[in-house]
Amino acid sequence: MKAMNQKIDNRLELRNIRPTAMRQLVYDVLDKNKKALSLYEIEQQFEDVDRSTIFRTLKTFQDNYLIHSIDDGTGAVKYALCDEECTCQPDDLHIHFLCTKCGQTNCLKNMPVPKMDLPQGFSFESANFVIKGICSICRK
Amino acid sequence: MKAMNQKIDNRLELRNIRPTAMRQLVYDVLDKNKKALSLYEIEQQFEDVDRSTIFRTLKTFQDNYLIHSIDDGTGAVKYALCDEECTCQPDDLHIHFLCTKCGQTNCLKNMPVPKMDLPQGFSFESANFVIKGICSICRK
DNA sequence: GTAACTTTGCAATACTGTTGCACAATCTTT
DNA sequence: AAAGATTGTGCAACAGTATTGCAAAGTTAC
Ligand SMILES: [Mn+2]
Ligand SMILES: [Mn+2]
Ligand SMILES: [Zn+2]
Ligand SMILES: [Zn+2]
Repeated sequence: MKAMNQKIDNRLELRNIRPTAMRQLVYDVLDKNKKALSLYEIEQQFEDVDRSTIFRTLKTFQDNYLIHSIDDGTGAVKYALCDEECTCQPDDLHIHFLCTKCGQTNCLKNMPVPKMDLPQGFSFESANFVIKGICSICRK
Repeated sequence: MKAMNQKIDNRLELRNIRPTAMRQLVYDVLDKNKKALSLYEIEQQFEDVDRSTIFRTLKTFQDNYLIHSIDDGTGAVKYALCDEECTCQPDDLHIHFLCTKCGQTNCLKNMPVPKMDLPQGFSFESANFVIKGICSICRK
């Protein structure tokens, strides 16, 4: 237990985020679930934590590149941990997969968002590439 | 005027949509603006039309492949006319571009969504690929 | 220990999307 | 043309998600 908290604290401090109890808990939830979670889903995993606190925790995490957000079209933005070296730059972008059966959204971290040649005069800043279909678990 | 209404009526009837006054108007707005529009933006272009009527009009249009929807991450879904031959199948999917300066979302109809090899066990149904950056107008 | 700063909880609000229901319009049948 | 069936529209209410103001609690710096 101590070791795990130590590990979480390190991850937070590497991103210049003060490791409060709340933040440790939210980080832990995102770490244990191996998929992207919405604010509501995170809230469900606690007994008595205020939504706005989680909301601001996620905002802090995102501002410091500890997590990234995914808009998968379900209406709720989802969040997932970034890799250790991630700075949420174009090269860090990857495709996400939304299963239309179970509703889970997963990072496809080994599938980078392909670089496209934009029409003349357009410049690239960022991208959101979500593929919808049936995931390997639901497929079985 | 008559000619235009005739053209609109044809487009609607080709999709098995009865051409009511409301539907002609909404189609016309989508046709004249050369970009994707949100429900709210469409509502703004009328004096006294109910939002739920526009909402249901858009739903009818989308159910019949007259328009497609884009979730560009701004919080509001946007809608744009489909091409005449479109059936909103994987081959009809194209990339969309959201300008972070002017907020406009455009169809890049000559940029199909690239087909990606998914991990074992995943199947493809649909995709949403939105690129964010500066558009050619704002770039000038 | 006190002051300054940060984090949290609560409540209220904004924004977008969606539905129930009654009335109006249109179509179908006689 | 009238009656009945179907479809479309307007209004109001509601649902779901995101966001903010403010005061209290906690933490850090001096
Ligand atoms: Mn991801
Ligand atoms: Mn489009
Ligand atoms: Zn699944
Ligand atoms: Zn622009």
